[in-house]
Amino acid sequence: MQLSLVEENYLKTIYHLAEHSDSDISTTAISEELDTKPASVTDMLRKLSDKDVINYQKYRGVQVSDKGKKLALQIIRKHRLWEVFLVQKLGFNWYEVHEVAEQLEHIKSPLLIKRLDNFLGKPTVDPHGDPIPDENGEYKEVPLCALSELETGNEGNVIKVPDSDPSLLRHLDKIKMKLGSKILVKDKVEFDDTVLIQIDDRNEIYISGKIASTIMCSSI
Amino acid sequence: MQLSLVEENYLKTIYHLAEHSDSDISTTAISEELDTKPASVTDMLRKLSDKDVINYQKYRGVQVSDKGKKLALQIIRKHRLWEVFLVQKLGFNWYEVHEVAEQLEHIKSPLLIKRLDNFLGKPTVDPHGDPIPDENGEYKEVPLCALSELETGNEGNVIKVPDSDPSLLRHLDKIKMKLGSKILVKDKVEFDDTVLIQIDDRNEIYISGKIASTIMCSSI
DNA sequence: AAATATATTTAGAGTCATCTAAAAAAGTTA
DNA sequence: TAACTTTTTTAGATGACTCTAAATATATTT
Repeated sequence: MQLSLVEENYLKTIYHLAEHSDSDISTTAISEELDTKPASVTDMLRKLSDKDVINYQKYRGVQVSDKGKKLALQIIRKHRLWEVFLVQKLGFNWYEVHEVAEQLEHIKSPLLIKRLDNFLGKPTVDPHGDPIPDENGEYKEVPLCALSELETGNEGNVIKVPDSDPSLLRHLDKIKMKLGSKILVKDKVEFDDTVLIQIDDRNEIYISGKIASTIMCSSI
Repeated sequence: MQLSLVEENYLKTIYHLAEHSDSDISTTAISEELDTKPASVTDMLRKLSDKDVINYQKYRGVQVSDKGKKLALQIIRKHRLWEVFLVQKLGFNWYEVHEVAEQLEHIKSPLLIKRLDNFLGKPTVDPHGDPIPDENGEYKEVPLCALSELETGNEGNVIKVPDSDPSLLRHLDKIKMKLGSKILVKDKVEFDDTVLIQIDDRNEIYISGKIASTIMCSSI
């Protein structure tokens, strides 16, 4: 069984939405994520359900099936391996890779991925800190907490940042925040959740609550 | 102006057919090459003509326009750069790369190609000896002659072999014929054009006229 | 040049993925 | 629970690319 490029994108989107939610995924949520109309999503859900990659009941939302999870993880694996390639071998910045990897992830050649993986030294995380599933779709889950959750006076290391927003990633470059950076929370502003932090023992800097909530740290 | 994946494949096919012919390209020739029906080709020719990448007049066949040539050469450039990547960096054999490169050539990112080109050391030929056009679509033409054209007693070096037939390329591997190999023509069989050759001063070996006509040599 | 054969185009239809508008179901509020 | 709002689905249409069958143009043969 083969999925079309469009089907792959739907599946991946549903998988990612399901990752960050424990309830069923709604038609509207998918349509917003993919910038399509809910009616189009309904059509596609029937198709994906026929192919057994999702469990779908009218009006009840969807879950990704076991079969769908395997497929989704292979697409994600490809996406993240290509991102590593772009950054480590071609010198891309971490804010330049997402869009290109969105195209490269659909290339169909198991041999290519196997050899790319070897060429890259079997990396386990992509340039944004996201784990790379192995050939069986497995990867290690690391317990993380958002920077915004750290208490004043506490420290953490940056483990993962959002991958798809170039403007945020450029900002992180500007303030020299990288994967692995040590973050010390110096103060929190209750009014709007602004956080005052120190990155790698350098100058103090304010970041918005919105940014702070997207930076994932090791919880020590 | 952007071409769809399907349009790109039509354009590339027409370009390649035109390379090996000085007359206009027929609807049937295109349909055979792309394994579609002539009626489908006619539809597409109207579309490509509207986009000014070909010159088309009903019943008269097509030529690739200047605009079309530029686009085609960029696709070919991408195809051949990816082939170099697959062979030189990922360890693919020359008979394994064509199909994957057919997919990779459609990835849209000028930055990617620029950086890939640099990463590979700005190669000028692909693993089958085909020239790689530069960013402006230019490349050096080398005068070549088919092995089948060499006279008995003459020598040549292998410069270019067909790229898309794995079974032929596997056979060349078997008889240890590589790009650059020195070929000495020892005998020719008039009956069916079989050629007896010596490759790099090793044992003599017979190759069919069909194979001999696809191996392109430097004419010394 | 007429007859025949071949190549090409047109007409009409099917599939895939999308849309809009309307209908139906589910959820919320009074 | 009845009325209203929101979400989801259905119905019908569109655009891109393909097909078959029929019509038309070109090429070849006699």
